[in-house]
Amino acid sequence: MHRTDLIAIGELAARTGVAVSAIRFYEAKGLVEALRTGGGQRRFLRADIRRVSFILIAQQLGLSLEEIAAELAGLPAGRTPNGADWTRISTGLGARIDAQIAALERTRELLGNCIGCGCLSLKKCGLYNREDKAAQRGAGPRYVLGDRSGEIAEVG
Amino acid sequence: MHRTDLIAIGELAARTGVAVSAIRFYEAKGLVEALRTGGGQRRFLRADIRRVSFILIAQQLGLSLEEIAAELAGLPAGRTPNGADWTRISTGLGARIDAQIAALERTRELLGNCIGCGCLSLKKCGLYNREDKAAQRGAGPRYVLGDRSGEIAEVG
DNA sequence: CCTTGATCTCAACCTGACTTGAGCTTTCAT
DNA sequence: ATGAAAGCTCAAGTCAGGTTGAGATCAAGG
Repeated sequence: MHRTDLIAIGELAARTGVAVSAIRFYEAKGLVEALRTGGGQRRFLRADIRRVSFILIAQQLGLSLEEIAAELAGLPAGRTPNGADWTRISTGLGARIDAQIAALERTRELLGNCIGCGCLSLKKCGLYNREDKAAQRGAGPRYVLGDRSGEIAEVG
Repeated sequence: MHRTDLIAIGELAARTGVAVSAIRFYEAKGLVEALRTGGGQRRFLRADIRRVSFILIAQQLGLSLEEIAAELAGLPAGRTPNGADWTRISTGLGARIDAQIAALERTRELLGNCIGCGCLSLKKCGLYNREDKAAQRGAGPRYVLGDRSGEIAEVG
């Protein structure tokens, strides 16, 4: 075991590559927790490096911070998560990755069929089937691509 | 040929599933262009349904509106794009899809290796290799996941 | 002609994910 | 013991991608 198991915010930032301000922001959102020194400075566990790294990966997969918080809630409270804990948590990400790949493959095929052929009738081709939950959504209002009630892009 | 080749913004919205306000926003950003009636109302070409649909697809693939505008700039000015034009444009998307799939597959594998095994040493595993251009980025400052200069998440 | 629904412009507001700045305090190596 | 580096809080700003509202105008059927 390392002599110093508690690290300052700057070190956590350096180890994970995220900005100090971002870590404070994550703490405010409940994604990480910090102990405090007598003087009020944050001290993190080494295990939090892993936690922050998980946040980064999950973000890359398109999860919002809120969703990530929900995933992280699956980790044990009170004790440092072990390998098995992390495996369990990341299994969910694995499923998400598979779904995203599937959606992308479908999109690739349909791109050929729809745009390639010149019809681009998304409705017919199903590019926008709403089953398509896994499709990554960019920034901005989620409901734009998620809350449609049916009629999408049928070229007259 | 249809009797009315010009459509109102409301019809374009209905056909593509995007809000009227979003279409105006896209126009302001230069993604679509509109003719105007004597009274100042927008009139779009039927071909713009395809254009807006392309925007939607590209967005799903993680392109920003600015990037989409750049892609669309590859379409011929002055004449209605034909099938070949669209095919050319969407080939770029195809490449992007392939890259994203590859990145996702790599992430999936590494998730097993890194988090699964309990090390989560991103640096060693290369989850954050910067070659990884194709990886989708969520909202927020792009440089967070893109402008690193090297040292990322090495668990002490 | 007249009314009703669609459109228009412009400015303001919204969410997510952070960053920046001001002003002040804590740490820690020398 | 001290001074630079790092940290603290809180409010405000930023950026993308839109939405909302007010107040006014246009287009089309009856």
